Amino acid sequence: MTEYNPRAIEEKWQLRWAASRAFEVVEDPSRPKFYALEMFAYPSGHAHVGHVRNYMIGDVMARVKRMRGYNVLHPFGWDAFGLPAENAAIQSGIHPETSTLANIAHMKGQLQRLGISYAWERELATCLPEYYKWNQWLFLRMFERDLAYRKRSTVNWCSSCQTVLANEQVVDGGCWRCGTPVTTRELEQWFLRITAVADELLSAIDRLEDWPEKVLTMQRNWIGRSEGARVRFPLVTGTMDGGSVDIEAFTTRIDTIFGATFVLLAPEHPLVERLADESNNPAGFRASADRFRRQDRTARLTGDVEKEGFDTGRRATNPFTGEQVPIWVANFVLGDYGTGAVMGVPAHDQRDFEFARKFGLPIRVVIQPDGDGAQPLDGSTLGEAFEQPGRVVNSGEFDGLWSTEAISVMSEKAERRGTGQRTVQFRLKDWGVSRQRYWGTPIPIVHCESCGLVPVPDSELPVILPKVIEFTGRGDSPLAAVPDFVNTTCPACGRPARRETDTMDTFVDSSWYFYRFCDPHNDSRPFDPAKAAYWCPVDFYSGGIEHAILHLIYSRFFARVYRELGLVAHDEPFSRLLTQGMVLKDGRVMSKSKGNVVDPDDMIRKYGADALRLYVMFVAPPEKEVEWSDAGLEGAFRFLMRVWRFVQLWCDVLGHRPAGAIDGRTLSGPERALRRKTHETIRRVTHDLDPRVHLNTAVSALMELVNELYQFSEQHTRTGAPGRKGTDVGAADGERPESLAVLAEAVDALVLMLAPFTPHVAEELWERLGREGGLVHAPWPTFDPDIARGEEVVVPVQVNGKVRGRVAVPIDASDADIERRALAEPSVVQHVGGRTVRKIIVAKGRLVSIVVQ
RNA sequence: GCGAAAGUGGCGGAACUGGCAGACGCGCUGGACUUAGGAUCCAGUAGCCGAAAGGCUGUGGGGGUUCGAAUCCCCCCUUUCGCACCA
Repeated sequence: MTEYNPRAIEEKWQLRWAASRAFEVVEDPSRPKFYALEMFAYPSGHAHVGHVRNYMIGDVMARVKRMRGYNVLHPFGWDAFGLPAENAAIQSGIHPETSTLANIAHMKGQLQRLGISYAWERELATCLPEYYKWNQWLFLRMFERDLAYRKRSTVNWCSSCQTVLANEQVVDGGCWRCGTPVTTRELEQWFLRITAVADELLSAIDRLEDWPEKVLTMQRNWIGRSEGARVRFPLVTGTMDGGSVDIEAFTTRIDTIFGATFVLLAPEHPLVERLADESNNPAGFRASADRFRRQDRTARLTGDVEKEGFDTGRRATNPFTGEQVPIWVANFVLGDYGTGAVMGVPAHDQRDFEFARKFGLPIRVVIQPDGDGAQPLDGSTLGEAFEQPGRVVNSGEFDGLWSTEAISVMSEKAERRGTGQRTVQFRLKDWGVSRQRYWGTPIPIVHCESCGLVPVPDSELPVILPKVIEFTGRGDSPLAAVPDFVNTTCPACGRPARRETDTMDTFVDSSWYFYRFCDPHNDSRPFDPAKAAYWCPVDFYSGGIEHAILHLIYSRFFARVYRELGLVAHDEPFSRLLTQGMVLKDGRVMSKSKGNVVDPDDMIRKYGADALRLYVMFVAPPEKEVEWSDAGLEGAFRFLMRVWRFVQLWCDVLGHRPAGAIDGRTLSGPERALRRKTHETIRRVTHDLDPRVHLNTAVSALMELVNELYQFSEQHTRTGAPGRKGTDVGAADGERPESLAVLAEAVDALVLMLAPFTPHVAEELWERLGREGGLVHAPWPTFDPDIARGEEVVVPVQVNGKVRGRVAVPIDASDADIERRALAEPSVVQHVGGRTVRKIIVAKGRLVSIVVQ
């Protein structure tokens, strides 16, 4: 008997797969397609088992789909631009390109040693000009359509990364990458107009049926649609100025406007500067506003920030009451949401209520609760704001309306009189993509003194990222220090001009790479639309939950941009999404800095890639996080040993033969039972893999089948179970031709079904079974539902809710028949004990429930 | 604070639409084989009572619906995640 030697087997099959280009594919309209994709990797250097879990999950799905006859695209690539490589360069002086390419080479080796079935000839890396050229191309198309634009704005700034962050990249007020508290800066920045499709991104969420609900909720909240109205409160002109100015306030509760007893401005509101100038203490005014602005983000992190504000001394007119109300600046009003100004309705908004309480501003009830026993509210005794809808009062002609009616009636009135209009407000903001860093895609724009912003012509793409550069780590764009790069001529007028020196956020790279995989070597277009039409959308996309908003919302946006460009026809790029759980070690997320990483290569050396794959698939459902366990991995290895030994026994001693036709009528009881187990296992594994993706239970079904095989050989063959030595066990009746035929069927099915999980050992066993052609495209085993179900079922019988006996009945027994047998069962009779049977429920094939007095 | 998901043996987890709770694995216990075994094979392993047969209890807690609830409903507790003054 040959020993199970994972290392030799795995190297052998990895070489064979590579030599035969086993996972390469071309479009084939005659077959159904399946696009399996795992989120591509940032080449950090070494992948730990937390990273590779995702690739294993995707690989199981890709492999099973191949065996089921699908034309499977399963590519991989590298999200190769980004800050860590550049920061490392500042420290070490090693060029990011050098370190990135070395990291890619190492990680690619890791994935190959795991036997992941990637179509490596489609491999891409975003840091290569052949890829980022198309980032630039797309940016220019967006620029032409006004989907990419430049504006001066307050941006999120990470002082450690020395760059701008998109809103999506601010996590708990800190940088998503390093956690440094985010501050703000005023900068000229490039933005992508994701808000243009905000409504569509939101409404299409309802059709993403195969996405985790959690991700959809996060996206809905992120987009944050709210319907309301903008209402103008004219500034009451003071003595210092003549012109008329309106303060526009956004509200979702225009029905409460008669209760608006003040107006609040965000410290960032543009009018604040002017009001400061016109105030009698401009310096003090500015100091307070500045203090509020600085509070934002960082101060809020620690919890509730005390509401603060100051009176500007000016007044605005409530357009509905005609009343002049004070204008305050308040720290809790957000400058970047809505209009940066709100009407203060203390009776019906808790924040305004607290503010009014603190500063002694009037509280006026204009909505009364309406219902059984509702007590009328009184502004002077109110303990908290009444925020529910109710009956409108103290509001002139609108009195008596219900809140919801009042909202539409009052909005209409405001529109008629020109003092406001209905709007939809989104929390989602345009995506700031400028980064003041080196290691990214250069933005293909030229700044010309006479022509302004001039796009680089398509024919001059790509704008190559210069190689020679000094890494200083200072806050300006490193490219600005490269004269050969910066100095150019204007494509429009030919005069000297300067190149844009910002690079693109790397999330631009990752927002469309899944299309590039369809046609990765195209040098005239980002990809051939026909090829993308064949492969896309991605059928099965898996990756970490941390991308629930960032990557997954940007990609949905880019899909719509490509659709507008006529390159794709679908709306949604990913049909099904699986967010895999993390792998913890000692209760914490694996990370190099914490020193608790498990390197797949170490495990492969010890137990082999197959055992590692099997363990990771088996330990928990893919979505759940798991705690790493060496003992669990050993268990998986032991299981493969058991499989190996059994197949060896089968080949060497029992005399293997290919599975053939089996005549069910000639089988003995145990033969029947084993055959049933085989078919039942095929049914379970098939269903668990696709569509359920319950990889852990699929593995456990295979383990059960192996246990059954051991039982069978122990009890019905001369040799006993594998590993059993020297005892006189079993009868030789298991070596009847019928037994061997049933065993052959079981062994074939087992090896075939192991192939997606443990491809190397499965291939090896298949070859030893004398099979040719390999397992990559071997047909997935099929089951006969009748055989899987068996001929008999054991039905538990309950008496008053407790199981008191079991009866074995034929699978097709009638309810009456089952009932009769149940009542005749001695243990049941004993528990019924002569009492009156009030009711009998027969749940066919599952249970009999007898209710007695 | 708001929102979502989840609480099952010593541990990871099973239980598809309400129908035998604890599959499968880890760990542990015993046995076989052995010079030996931390290898292998076999068996046992939710708790309590019992020599056993068997009985009782049991899926975070409390109520409810039902012949029947881990699963559905209500209240509470805990944990995790997300959002965090969005007017």
